[in-house]
Amino acid sequence: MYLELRHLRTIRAIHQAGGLARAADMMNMTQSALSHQVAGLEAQVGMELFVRRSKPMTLSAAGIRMLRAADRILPEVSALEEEFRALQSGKTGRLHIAIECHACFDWLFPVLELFRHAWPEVDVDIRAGLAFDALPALNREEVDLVISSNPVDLPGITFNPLFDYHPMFVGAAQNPLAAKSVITAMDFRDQTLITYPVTRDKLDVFTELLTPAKVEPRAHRPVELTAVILMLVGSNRGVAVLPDWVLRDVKSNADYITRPLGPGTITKRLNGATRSEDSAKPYVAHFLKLARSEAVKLQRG
Amino acid sequence: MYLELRHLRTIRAIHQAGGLARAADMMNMTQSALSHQVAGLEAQVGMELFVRRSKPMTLSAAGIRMLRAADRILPEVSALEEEFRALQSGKTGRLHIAIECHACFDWLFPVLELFRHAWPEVDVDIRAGLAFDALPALNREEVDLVISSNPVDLPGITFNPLFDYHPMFVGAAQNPLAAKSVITAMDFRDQTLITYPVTRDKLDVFTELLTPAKVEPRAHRPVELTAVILMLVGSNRGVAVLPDWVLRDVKSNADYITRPLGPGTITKRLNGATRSEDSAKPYVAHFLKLARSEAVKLQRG
DNA sequence: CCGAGATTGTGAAACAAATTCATAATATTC
DNA sequence: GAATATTATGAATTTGTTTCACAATCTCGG
Repeated sequence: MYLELRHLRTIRAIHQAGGLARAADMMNMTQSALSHQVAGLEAQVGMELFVRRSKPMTLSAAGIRMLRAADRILPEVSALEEEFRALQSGKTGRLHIAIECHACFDWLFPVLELFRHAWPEVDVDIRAGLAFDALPALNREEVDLVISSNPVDLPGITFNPLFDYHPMFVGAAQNPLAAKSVITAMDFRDQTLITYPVTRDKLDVFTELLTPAKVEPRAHRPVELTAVILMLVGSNRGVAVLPDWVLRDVKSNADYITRPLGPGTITKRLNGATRSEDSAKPYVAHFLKLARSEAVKLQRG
Repeated sequence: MYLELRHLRTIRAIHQAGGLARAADMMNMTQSALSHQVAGLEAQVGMELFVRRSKPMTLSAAGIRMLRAADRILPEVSALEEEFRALQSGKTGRLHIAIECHACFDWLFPVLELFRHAWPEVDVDIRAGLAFDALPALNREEVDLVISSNPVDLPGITFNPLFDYHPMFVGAAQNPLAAKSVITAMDFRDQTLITYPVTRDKLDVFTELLTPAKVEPRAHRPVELTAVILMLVGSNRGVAVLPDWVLRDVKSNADYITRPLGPGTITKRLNGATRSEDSAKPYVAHFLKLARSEAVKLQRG
């Protein structure tokens, strides 16, 4: 037995229209086509679905059972079709975001709050700590947006600039480095450096400062949470380098000192990487716009 | 957009098989056919359902949505197909019963209790007091069995004999007719006759006795319920003629007398009328068998 | 990085299925 | 019992699906 939706639609139409001829009109087919179709269906299921002893023909007991099923199934199919129409018109979709930078939570959460009110139909999710590289996951469509500060040239991937930030040094007020107005690579030799537990190529301190200068900190301690990092720094158990927007609260706290990294000013640009065909989608564009404006607000404090 | 179950089955198969080629094997088609089909489906919905940047191809975000729908819808279709396989093998079906005779409730209920345990999949129902004639409703498949004591020769309708019964006179013990051993038509001239509220051609007293003898009772009072009829008879507000099985409890009650109708013994046969093609169905046959044995038990008391 | 192997895509041809046309058969109505 | 309405049927046609053969593309191990 090989049922198709066509059959269920036919059953329903004949019942609604109250006859084959009227149903045929309704479905923009000839009465003959429907007659053939019903005959074929009845052969499939091996019994009569309609009573022909009266005209117009009506459903038999078995036919009524099939109608009940059709009334359950066809609305689900309609819902699916509706869902896809919405997908096509861009009102709905998926925005699964991968973040390589732990500190991005700080601005990402408020942005997502705004976003999900504006686009309630879009399925949002954040995936932190992707073990593997996030960019290939874009291509595999496992995620739809990657927050990254290292744009690389990949076919089919577009890096949409979000905003610039400065990695800033943060230490305890009693730390000797408080005397300096700019912190350079050499200054880390006598310090315990606290970072997120990721590889060095994802940490601004290393990529921008220590690795080029071939300097190793005295010790390196990985810590998961931003709040814990700041706590440890406050009690002078180590120093850290964090994006400026993370340090907005700390700047006005007497326990901490924040200093630019040097010698030259270090500026990094955060990007929202998407598959190129996605960046035009209205909800993606809107998310990027929100991210830009919200992050700037945060940086201003 | 015109979805068919074929499409949903394809989506699911490719997902399960983890690739087009394997799915094609699974569905006994060539890989090419599936490729064409997927291409057609993607054109229908206007977007890509699969990611081809990796091989084997995997579902895209949109494809996953369709898979979810398929996982909801296809099991329902399978259930429908299973239901029809059961219908075909005769394990399930419908048995809507129309009764012309009110008193038949008495034996029909116990029979239906037995029946619905033996055939839990069969949809049973009783339809009493059908305004119109029940036999034409058989042909229209509005009902599947008609309990009738007046077999008529109709094409396509089979009258399956159930059991014989005797319409019996019942009156109050203090009624003068208690002196007689057999009740004849003339005896009703001085009596109030209590019957079910149906036309005379459905009442045994009239068809078998009064109408042939052209006798009218002194009064005629229609009453709906058997218990009420017996109550009225018991207090000598009238007399009644009821099938013997109804009177089994009354026979041993000192308030009542029951007498055969005469002069000759009147015997009637109850039939279960079905559409001819239905009488071979296993559950119909079983119902008829149950009806025969149960009714006989009741008559024995 | 390269080539073998695996996987998917494409176009023409073959095939299968659904639909139409024309008309017959059958029921319903007045 | 004609007139009307409804459904059935068979052949022809159209439409859609599948296959075949091969091209294109990706993956993986050395």
